[in-house]
This record gives sequence, C-alpha cells and structure tokens, in this order.
Amino acid sequence: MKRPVPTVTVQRLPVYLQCLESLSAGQSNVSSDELATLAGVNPAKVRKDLSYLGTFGVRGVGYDVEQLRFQIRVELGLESDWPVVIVGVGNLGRALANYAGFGERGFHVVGLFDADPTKVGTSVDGLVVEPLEDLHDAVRDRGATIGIITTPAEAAQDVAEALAVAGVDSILNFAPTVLKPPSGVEVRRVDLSTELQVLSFYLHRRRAEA
Amino acid sequence: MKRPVPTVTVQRLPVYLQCLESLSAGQSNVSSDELATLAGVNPAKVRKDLSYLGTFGVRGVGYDVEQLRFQIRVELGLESDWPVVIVGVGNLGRALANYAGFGERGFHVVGLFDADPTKVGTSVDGLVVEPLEDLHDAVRDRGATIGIITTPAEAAQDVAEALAVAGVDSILNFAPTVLKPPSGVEVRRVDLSTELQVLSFYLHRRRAEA
DNA sequence: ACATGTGAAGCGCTTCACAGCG
DNA sequence: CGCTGTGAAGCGCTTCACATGT
Repeated sequence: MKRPVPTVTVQRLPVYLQCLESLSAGQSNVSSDELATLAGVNPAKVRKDLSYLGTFGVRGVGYDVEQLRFQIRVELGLESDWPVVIVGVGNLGRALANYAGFGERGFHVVGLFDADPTKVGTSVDGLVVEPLEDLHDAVRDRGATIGIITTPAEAAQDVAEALAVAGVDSILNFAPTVLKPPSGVEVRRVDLSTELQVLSFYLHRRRAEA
Repeated sequence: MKRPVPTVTVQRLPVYLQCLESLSAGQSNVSSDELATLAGVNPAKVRKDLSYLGTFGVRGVGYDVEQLRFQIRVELGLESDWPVVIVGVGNLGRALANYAGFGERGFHVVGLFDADPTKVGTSVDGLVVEPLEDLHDAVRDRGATIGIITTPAEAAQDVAEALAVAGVDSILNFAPTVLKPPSGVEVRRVDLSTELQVLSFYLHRRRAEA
C-alpha cells in the first residue's frame, strides 16, 4: 500500500541498499530478520520500512534481493541521473570527486570549482577545475541540480547563494557552518566532526560513571 | 535539573556549539529565539535541550555565550583530550587529518596508518604515515581511544577488529559498508553518499508531483 | 510451517502555552 | 515587560504480536 514515507525511513533506505549490495552474488532471497541483522536494526522496522515501498515480500519466504534493490533505487530516485557540481577542491572535495559510491547511485560530477587560481586548471579524476566565475553558466549549461559545498566555512554562505542563483535545487553542505538556506533550495548539512563529538559524549559519560 | 540527555539532543549540541562560535566576538548574550534561528530549529527545542545541561539561562535576558559554550563543551567531553588514529590515508583520510575542526574540539590525531607501502613514510599535516603492522603498538603506546576508518569498504571490517584488539573504545567508520561492531566497541557510521541519496529522494518526489 | 504485513500499544521527541523569575 | 524553564498535549516512530497468505 502507498502511504507517505516517513523521513526516518528515507534515511534508512540507503543503509538497506548498502546491505543488499554486500550480499554474495549467489543469494537471491533475503528475510527481514537477516536484513535487520546486517543493518543493525529491529526486524519489524525493516518490514514496516519496506512496506512503504509496496508489498513485494513473499510470506514464508522473504524478499527477492534483486527486486528489492531495484525498488529502493526507484524510491530514492537513484535510477535517475543527477548532475552534481562540487565547489571547493581541497582534500574533501577531491575525495568526493573520486568517490565511486556517487557514480553507482546516479550522481555524476559535471563540474569542479575553486576560488584559488593555483588550483584552477588542475585535473581531478578526469575533470579540470574551473574558476568560481564560471559557476553560473556551467550549472545552467550542464543542468546541474545538486551542489556540494566543500569550501572553508567563511566562503560557504556566498557559494550557497551563488549556487541558488545559478539554479540548483539542492545543496549538500560539508563546510563546518550552518547555512541560511536560499529560498527554494533544500539544504542538508554533513559535519564530519559532529559524529566524533557524539562519540566523545558517550566516552566521556562512560568514564564519568566508572 | 539533571536528567538523562536524550540522544537527539546530544546530536544537536554540536550544532548549537557551531552557531555560538559563529557569533561576533562582541556578543556576550544570546536568546533561545536567536540561537534557534541560527540553528534552524524551534526555540522551545533549544530551551529544552539546554535545560538538560543545567539551568543557567537568565529569564528576561537569555544565555551567556561564553558560559553556554563551556557547558556544551563539558557535556560533550570536548574539554578532555581524545587521541585519535586514522586508518586509510586516501583523500578522505588526509582531509580529516588536516581538518582544523578536530583539534579545536580536543581530537588529536596521534597516528596515520595505511596498508599501501608507497604511502608509508609520506608525511601528512606533520605526521608520518605508518604501516598497518604498527597499529597495535601505536594505539597502546599513545593511548588512542578513538579510531577513524577511511579505508576502502573491503578492508573496513578487518581494520575494525584490529582497532578493537589494539584497545580503542570507539570507531568512526567512513567506509561505505555497515560494520559488525566488535564487542565492547561503540561504532558510528558516516556515509558521505547517504545524505545525497536523501536529497535525491526529495528531488525525485518533487518532480513526480510536478 | 514460516515469514510477511499491519493494527495497536508503547515510547520518546516536539511543540505549545504559561507560570516563574529577573 | 521579556525570556527562560517546564508540565502537558500532540505527534510520529518503534516495537509487539498475530492475523494473513503461500
């Protein structure tokens, strides 16, 4: 049955997809229990999550691995092609440009931009780094819908505005700052040190108890 | 009043901290409304979150910026020193080793390790890359409590086991795979493409509606 | 027999609304 | 008066438990 997919479920679908891809090529079927163990969650949660995508499990048997992979990809829009531009070609920008996991999921890097003239013209993963001034026309001409910000924190807000004006729909911000979202643009943030701080909280707490 | 801090609150504390650090140096006071706007959340949520740390807001006035920063840092354990080792010196490993945000929060990189002999001996941010064989002794001798995995997916599980045996308490996994947590070790995962897939879901959905 | 799909109960987080206090 | 701190209500997610289907 088709109901709205809860946001937490959307966030777990990539995890299930990753688990399915880690199964041996010979395995054609998987149960909610097995998938739950792999993903580190409760089996009932797996079944409920998957039920939002439709009912294609087989009672007494489980789910067809290939079909399930496809359904998740469709639901996440990974069967579409998403042209992506990356702004900020430091180590992180380069890591993302080279990251194989993007291409496999329909995300294709169509432009790399940097404000630093010494970086412009250098080559990363087959792409030539372009100056920031060319961002607007490149986004328009290449139909980029997603912008990834990997600049220093100071530059991030300006880059976000520029991306919005150029016409991207969504921004993924890796810069360690909270962006004011330009109107009409969906912004998500990934802070590399947030998770480390969460770990720190629990370590700290464990020590305080001991 | 001291009650257990909800997990969602723990995850938001780093965001508040980032917002506080972005305030101008002259601003000594901040209201829950202002902080909420910066962080992009509801003001009541800010007040409730902060109330778990104690009651040090001033009614009619707001919170003292400096004191609030300190309290959040204490709660997250950022006033302690956390020796960290990074395994996997690709672009992502280098980006993390160079990342200023770590040092400011008490995370000090005390070792870089890689299986690739051509990388061993090279220098990153003042640290010399060491071979994987030296991981165990290094973790023990330097008292590392946190391990960061930035290897390819295939190597991640073995590295996690090695880190556990060597004696780390927590692992932050950037490899695109779901780890089976070694016993006694807290594992958190960061998947660089998960957030991109979440964006894709909403873009995809928006298009389907239009 | 066995594993899915799902009402319903349980639980935790969010938000409201206002009492409390400077 | 203004803003914090917090009961209480509201909402959504998680988990249980079992009916359902093969």
